[in-house]
Amino acid sequence: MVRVARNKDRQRNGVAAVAAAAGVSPATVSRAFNLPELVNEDVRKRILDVAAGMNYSPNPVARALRSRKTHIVGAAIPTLDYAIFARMIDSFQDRFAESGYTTIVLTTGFDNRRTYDKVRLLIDRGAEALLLVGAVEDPEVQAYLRTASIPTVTTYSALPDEMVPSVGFDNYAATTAVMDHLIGLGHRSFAMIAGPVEGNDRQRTRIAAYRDRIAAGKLDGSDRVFSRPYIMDAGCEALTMLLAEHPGTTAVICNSDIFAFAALAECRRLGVRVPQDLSITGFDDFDYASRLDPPLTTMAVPAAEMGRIAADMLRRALVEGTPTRAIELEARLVLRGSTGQPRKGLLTLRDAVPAPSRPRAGS
Amino acid sequence: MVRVARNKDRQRNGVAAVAAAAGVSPATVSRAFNLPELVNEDVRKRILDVAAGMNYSPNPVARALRSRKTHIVGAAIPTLDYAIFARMIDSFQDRFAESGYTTIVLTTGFDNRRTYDKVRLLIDRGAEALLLVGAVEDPEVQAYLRTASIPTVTTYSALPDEMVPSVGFDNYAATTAVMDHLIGLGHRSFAMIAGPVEGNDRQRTRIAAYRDRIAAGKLDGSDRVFSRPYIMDAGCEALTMLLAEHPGTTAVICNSDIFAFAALAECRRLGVRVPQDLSITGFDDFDYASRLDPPLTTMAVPAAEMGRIAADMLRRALVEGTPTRAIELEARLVLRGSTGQPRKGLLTLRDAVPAPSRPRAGS
DNA sequence: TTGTACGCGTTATCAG
DNA sequence: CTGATAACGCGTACAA
Repeated sequence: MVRVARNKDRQRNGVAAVAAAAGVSPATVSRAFNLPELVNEDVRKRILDVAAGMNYSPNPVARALRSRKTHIVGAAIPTLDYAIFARMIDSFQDRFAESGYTTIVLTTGFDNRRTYDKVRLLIDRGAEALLLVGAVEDPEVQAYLRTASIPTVTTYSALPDEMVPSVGFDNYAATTAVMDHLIGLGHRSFAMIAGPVEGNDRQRTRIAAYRDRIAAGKLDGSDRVFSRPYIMDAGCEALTMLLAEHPGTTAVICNSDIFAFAALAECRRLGVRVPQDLSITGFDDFDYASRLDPPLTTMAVPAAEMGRIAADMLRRALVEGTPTRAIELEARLVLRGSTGQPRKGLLTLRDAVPAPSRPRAGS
Repeated sequence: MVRVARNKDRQRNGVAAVAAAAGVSPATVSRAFNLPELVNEDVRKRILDVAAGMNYSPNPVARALRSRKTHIVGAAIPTLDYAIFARMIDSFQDRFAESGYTTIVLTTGFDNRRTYDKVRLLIDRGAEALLLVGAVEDPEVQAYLRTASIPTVTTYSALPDEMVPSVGFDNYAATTAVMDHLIGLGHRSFAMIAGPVEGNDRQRTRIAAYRDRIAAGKLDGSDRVFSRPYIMDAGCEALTMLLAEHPGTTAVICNSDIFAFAALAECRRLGVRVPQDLSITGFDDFDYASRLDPPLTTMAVPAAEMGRIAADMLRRALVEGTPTRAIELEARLVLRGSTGQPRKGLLTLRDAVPAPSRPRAGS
């Protein structure tokens, strides 16, 4: 009885079943899939035919256990709910899929000081390589990456001096370029609407660039940095507060197109003309930036490119053992209609409009 | 030599290493993690301490091979690059993570007639359950789901009669509600900007609802359905073409807020006033819908809710064996400022503005 | 309550 | 070029 059951099981099993059906050993079946050039052409063809007929494909779990290769890569990003990361991940994943790797994406929120759990989860799940966003600020993650030598890249920020290689752009230079553009137009009094800063080197770097440029030019606005979550309402609130507290401001630098969108909407509501009364810049260059009213001056971020290059770097590290070296990409300032010369006099609120209507009804 | 190497290996191994360090057998270590109540409290505590000290955690690959449970679920969605799916996946993933499941997300594009490869990839990767978007239209996927009994839900569309249970809303009713709202305002001449229709039941259903309502009310516009990719520029082009070909149109139904956004932008450029000259509706209720000018009348889609409920349904099917039953959610029409009574006379283009400026420079 | 022994399905290794 | 055999790391009957 036992023998019979055993035999049945053997039949049901993957390689064994195919081997039996094709009249070869399990090892040969395995080779037919993994090292085809080592198998006689006829035999290989027969095996593959039999396998296809049985709808067989090798069990990746067993394969992973034995070969210690999961063909899984991990990505830990702040959120999917924000187009710029989604776009990067899309291209990362597509690129890696070409080499037979599957990507597991985890979201960590924007605070990089607490990402160890998620990174650890990716590792435990068998991730052979990691994509992270921004500087590694969690000491546990730093320690882990130091000891375990798992290929890793950080994205979004160019961080040439960090231990972990980066694929990103220079956030400091980007913000400085925005400032220079505005200063060139004659602006002297600034404010910034920034994203979350805790554990977020991108925002900190941009804020530093902002303050440095203000100090260097003896300009106004060093204290006018409003940190907000990436939500339209928060951007609107920030703009209103900003104009109320600092009516002398002539240019608002938004660290996301979302904030710029919100700022434009709020300006319309308040009767502030853009760019005549106030200049506004964005960051990211979303699809809609050129269709805002006025079209948005913003920094175009190479999101898809970062994903693709990150994938290429990790793939080379994985399959060729090529060491990974930091690559700096360029963010490009796209000049459109939301920036212009500063107004001469005081900020006058024209035809202020009531706050946006609440939903009137359901249906 | 061999023995030494062996012993070393034993030390390196997971359970064995911990077992040795804690002075117990591997089985007890395993139990300490999986069946803690079967292990003496002191022993268990010692084991867990030792394990923590060694930074040990059970290898999920071996665990999966042995227990035939991967704790992986798969999601195949059209694209990540579109907020509504990202939001759904975010909540799906969060919810499933609470039960220790990891989600693998794959993007398939909008054509459901060719999704077998991706579904198969998820299965091969060990997915124990599947989330899909919209009706299953790939015959291979249908066949697969019929034979392999893997818990699956479709989302976004309420499909009570399909084999695979769904968590979604009634797209037909949603579009009908939009139409009824506009008809109630007095509109008689319509157009629709739709997304891709090939292998996309959501769009086909909405178009059917649109045409049925037009036929039922003896209204105009049955032929005015413009199918476009979800890109701002495409939406702008559609609106311009639509007004050129059918200047009698008084209401444009957009099947995405992206199209509505584009339509509003294009109307501004063409000097068409909304809603005085033209009423426009959206679909999805993105964050920015209430901040558009005018605020957008749109269908609010329960994206996060769909993800959460889909996760709950699959989780129950997985851990409790509870059969999965379709759930219909509600999409809500949010009335804002982009819809109003139809204009009386012909459409007059006021102060037409030049097309949006190309980027003027880099920096 | 704990230990022993086996097998999950595959692939690496070595022998032929 | 092919086959036999032994792991990969874990979970679980079964015995103690």
